[in-house]
Amino acid sequence: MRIAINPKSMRVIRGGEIKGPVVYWMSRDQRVADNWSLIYALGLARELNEPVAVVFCIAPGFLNATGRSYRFMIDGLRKVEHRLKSMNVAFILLHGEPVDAIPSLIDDSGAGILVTDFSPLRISLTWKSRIAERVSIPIHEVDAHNIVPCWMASEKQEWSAQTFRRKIKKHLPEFLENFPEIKQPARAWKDDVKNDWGSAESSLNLKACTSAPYISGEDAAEEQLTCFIKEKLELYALHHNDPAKDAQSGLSPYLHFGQISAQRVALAVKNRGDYGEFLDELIVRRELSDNFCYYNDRYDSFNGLPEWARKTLNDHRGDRREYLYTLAELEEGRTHDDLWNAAQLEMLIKGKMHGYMRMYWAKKILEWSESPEIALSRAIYLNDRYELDGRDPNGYVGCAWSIGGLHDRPFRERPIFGKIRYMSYEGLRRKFDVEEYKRRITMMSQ
DNA sequence: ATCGGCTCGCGCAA
DNA sequence: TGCGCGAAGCCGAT
Repeated sequence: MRIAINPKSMRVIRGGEIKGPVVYWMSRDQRVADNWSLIYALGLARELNEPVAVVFCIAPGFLNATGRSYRFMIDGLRKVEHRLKSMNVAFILLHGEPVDAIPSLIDDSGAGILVTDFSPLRISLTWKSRIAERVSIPIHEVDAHNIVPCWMASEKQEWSAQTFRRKIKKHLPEFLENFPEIKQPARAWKDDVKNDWGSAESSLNLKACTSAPYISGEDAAEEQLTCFIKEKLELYALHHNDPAKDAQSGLSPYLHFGQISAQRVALAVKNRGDYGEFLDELIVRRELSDNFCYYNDRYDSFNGLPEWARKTLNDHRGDRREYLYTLAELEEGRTHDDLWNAAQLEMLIKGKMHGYMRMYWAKKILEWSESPEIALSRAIYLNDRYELDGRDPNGYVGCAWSIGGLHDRPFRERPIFGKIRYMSYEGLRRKFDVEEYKRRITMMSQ
């Protein structure tokens, strides 16, 4: 069979012969452009002369997400629907538990195969294995999110960025390739699909939800990329760790929802000289997060942290904590530390805290909580709830790095933190203009 | 301003 | 078995 994707990007979750239409269950990669799962589904459809439908299932009460995150997602999906319609592909919006809704759709539509994208998160793995038990058609999974498919990059949990970097670099020449043109299917989906967006929005309580200061959708994502390359790429190299400057890519919400492909971003940046630092973060550190979650099912708990880190945190459980805050005090940004409060406020207002501040923010939650377990769960709760790019492997790894030494090394022992790398207000003041950062946040909140 | 030490363990060279 | 080195630092000596 001639399919336009690297076969190593696809895994057979459930085997069997394909007899009937192709259904792509879109989940993590919410875009039409540069989507290996869609490319694969369309390729199969042409090969078999079958129609294609893309289905998205909105799960109820998904992980404490705020209305703002749903708003961002729904707006993006409506654009996906529009774009698919123009290319003879049906888009079906479902809501309910995917474990019920997807098998029902397969039965109702007489689908011959389910294609889906890849996520290393527990909920996704559970959904897929349950669905695989329930249906009798083949299921093929395509990693459309990572440049090097998660299962190809490494066969185990990596120790550090360094060990992972070597493996990724080895595979990049093979996988960092240009995307093929997508060809629309010869046959149209049998029914004219009418999606009820209004009831989807009301079931998510989105009516009153103001949108985040980011325009959603793949067009907006591409615009953001173009603008970043044209105006900010040089700045990034110099200042991306300076929260007082606007030198980040602003792509993370789009990358999280799959509204832009990391591979597209990498291809666009690669052709513009040596931007090693940006590409390292975009590729190595992003894909390392998938590696951690995929190979460590305790990716969001204390017990998933490295041995040396658990030991040193255990040694310091009894240490006196000078400041202890409740979750509500943290959530509302009411601590004694104005810099921390500003970072929290930035997250509340923009749905996106500066990357450098995220480390300091999480480390202080460790310092101000009763135990490392409580600290980790609070950091993850707040991150998942308020960041547009929350509920993502990058978030879990970020919290585990800051609080639990993941992918990091030990440093000089001190109270509470033990040998976990420490960060201080004074250190940040030496590094950048803290007052300017606070000023920016204050202006934003008015 | 700059620099070494802190401290662990992986992975490669030998 | 030894050794170099690491995703974003801190601290104290110079």
